[in-house]
Amino acid sequence: MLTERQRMILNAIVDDYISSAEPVGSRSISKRGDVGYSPATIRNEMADLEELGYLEQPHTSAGRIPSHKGYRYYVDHLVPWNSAESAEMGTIRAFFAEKLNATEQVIQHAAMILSNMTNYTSILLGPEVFHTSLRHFQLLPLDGNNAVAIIVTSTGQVENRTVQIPPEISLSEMEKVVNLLNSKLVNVPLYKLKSQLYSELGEEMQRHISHYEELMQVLDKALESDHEQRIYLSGATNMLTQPEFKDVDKVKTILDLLEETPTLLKMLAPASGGTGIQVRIGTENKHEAFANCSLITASYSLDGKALGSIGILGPTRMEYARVMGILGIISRDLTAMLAHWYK
Amino acid sequence: MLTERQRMILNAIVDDYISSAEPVGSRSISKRGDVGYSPATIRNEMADLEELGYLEQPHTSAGRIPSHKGYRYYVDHLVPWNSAESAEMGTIRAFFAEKLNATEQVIQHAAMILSNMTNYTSILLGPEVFHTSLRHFQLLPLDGNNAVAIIVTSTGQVENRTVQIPPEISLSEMEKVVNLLNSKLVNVPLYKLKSQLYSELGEEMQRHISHYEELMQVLDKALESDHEQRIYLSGATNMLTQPEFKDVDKVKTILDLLEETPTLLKMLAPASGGTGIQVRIGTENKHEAFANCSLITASYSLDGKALGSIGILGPTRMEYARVMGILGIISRDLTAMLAHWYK
DNA sequence: GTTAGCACTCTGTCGAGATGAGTGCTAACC
DNA sequence: GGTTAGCACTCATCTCGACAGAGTGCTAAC
Repeated sequence: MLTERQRMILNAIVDDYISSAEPVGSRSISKRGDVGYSPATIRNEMADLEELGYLEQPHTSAGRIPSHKGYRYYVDHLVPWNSAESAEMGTIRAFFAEKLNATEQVIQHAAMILSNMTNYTSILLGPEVFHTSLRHFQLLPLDGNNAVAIIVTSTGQVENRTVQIPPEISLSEMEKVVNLLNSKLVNVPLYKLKSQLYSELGEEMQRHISHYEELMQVLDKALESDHEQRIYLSGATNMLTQPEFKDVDKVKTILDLLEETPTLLKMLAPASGGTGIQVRIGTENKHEAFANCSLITASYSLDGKALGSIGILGPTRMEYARVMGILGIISRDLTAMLAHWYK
Repeated sequence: MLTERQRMILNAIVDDYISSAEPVGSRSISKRGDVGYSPATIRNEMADLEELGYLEQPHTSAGRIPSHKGYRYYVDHLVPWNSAESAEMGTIRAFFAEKLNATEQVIQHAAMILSNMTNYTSILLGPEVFHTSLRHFQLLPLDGNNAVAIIVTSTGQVENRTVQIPPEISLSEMEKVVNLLNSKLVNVPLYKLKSQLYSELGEEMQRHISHYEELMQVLDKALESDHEQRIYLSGATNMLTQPEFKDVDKVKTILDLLEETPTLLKMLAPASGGTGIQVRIGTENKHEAFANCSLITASYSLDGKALGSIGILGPTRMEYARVMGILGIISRDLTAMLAHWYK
């Protein structure tokens, strides 16, 4: 659709604008050297590109800035791939060489590294406990009324919550049930846990145990999925360094949204379905507050199942090439690491 | 030292400035009505107060603003106490009426409530695991190499970490040790755990167990105090709404500091020593970035031992009365709740 | 098809003047 | 002697016009 020259010029404009944040004029493109035409020629092409919707003019007599469509084209066709490979590899490799002794720590640390390297905001979705399976279940009495329920998953994550135990349930009975549960439900995926609890154990328990109803309620509560996904946010304040966000009020609405877990989940969730690196530009994001932001996401997985995702949030004027490169490497390495860990 | 009239005027100025964020002039004080003097008289007193160091003038012909010393005097002698009791009690009571089933959730929720009610930033230090004691210890093999170590404290908190198990240690041996540990070290405070491990179990284990050295290393790692205190931050973006922080760069340095756990720990730590509500104004805070901020802290406790602390960070021009009231209530209620829970 | 030239447009900046809030001082008042 | 009215003075902020600069669109020449 676009001529080779138009692509070159569009590419030059996006590149320039990404690094300068100022509308770029025909003269500065001409001077760059990689497009060997005079300002006048470039002006003509720019007018065409604007008509086609790839560029915008803040006002007459200002330079052009890329439109969302322009960014989209850039990301889809012009981004110079693999550029990050050489430059940032060192930092990333160093990170993965460090021994960290919990998945959670790795993820958290990765979030920090990412935001530091990119100077944007990184959003990491912790491993989805949902798809891992039960390794061990335990109910530990604290005092007369309360007990801690502990669930260990196949990936070594530990979930816990306190539950109230009705006084009519005896300790020995509880122990019996917990043993039963461990013998029958180990290796069952967490999301199937509750249904299997009823189908596999229901009958047997009803026969052997006196306070079936009450006990079931306790277990129900203990296995309840408060297994919400954990979100790790890092470098939120990097938003403040971007010239387009010098208006405090706009930043405030964005940062406020970033404090809301559900919003973040919604933003990252659909990405975990697709494969590879996804870019959502400006209004392609659900929230209108993110109209001037782009979100680049990737996901990491275990045994082919997507476990969680990684996102980088920045202004639409974002260093797509670099970020996409880094994100690709990190998601790949994270996947590899998990695989190696729980092989 | 100050005359009654000077106190009245200082009080009026601080009050006014707190709500307006603009230097306050003699006329507006006179018009308030609670100080029954003409602007001229008030001007004279203001000049005196400035000489004494309680007030400052941004420039000639601007109104006065309180100096740090002025705020200090206000907080120490003029703050109208108990004002919050009636107004905000409802919200707080409603919060504590809600059933939440984990200490962690309560703290996290409390942070949110606090920042919402005050429109400042709230910083909560989670319960100090350090002073609670061991309830149960467990080592759960994941695969050939790794195991999850789980520590349950007397307050029902669950800590976990993955450790590597050298292949030469057998499962049955490990079980033996864990049982020994549970029988001998239950109810020992966590901070004494390691030393007691050696003094109480050292000999016995050396006799019965073959790979003493290796096993000790595993336990050492498992019991290591990664029990860092958890920090819950809420409403950090509220900083952005304050007119004194409309300069993006200053806010950035503050928000960046708030992302650093060690900084927050340092800021809140000394407060847990003292009793009651503490106010640190401007440069009384350690970091120079917080020169324009005040931090109000309180702590909550269990069995008389301070477990953690609560802080509210805002501009020096802060609603001291309200915040101190609210903080007082919350810390009291939090303490009461913990006591009731683990009575 | 490409480029030089030129008129035109729009923004950002700078300085001058106007505005207004607030002070400090003096003198009058109770 | 404490209190207040009056007045000159100061300083920040707002407004407005002029001006420079960057960039465009168009036309005509190459």
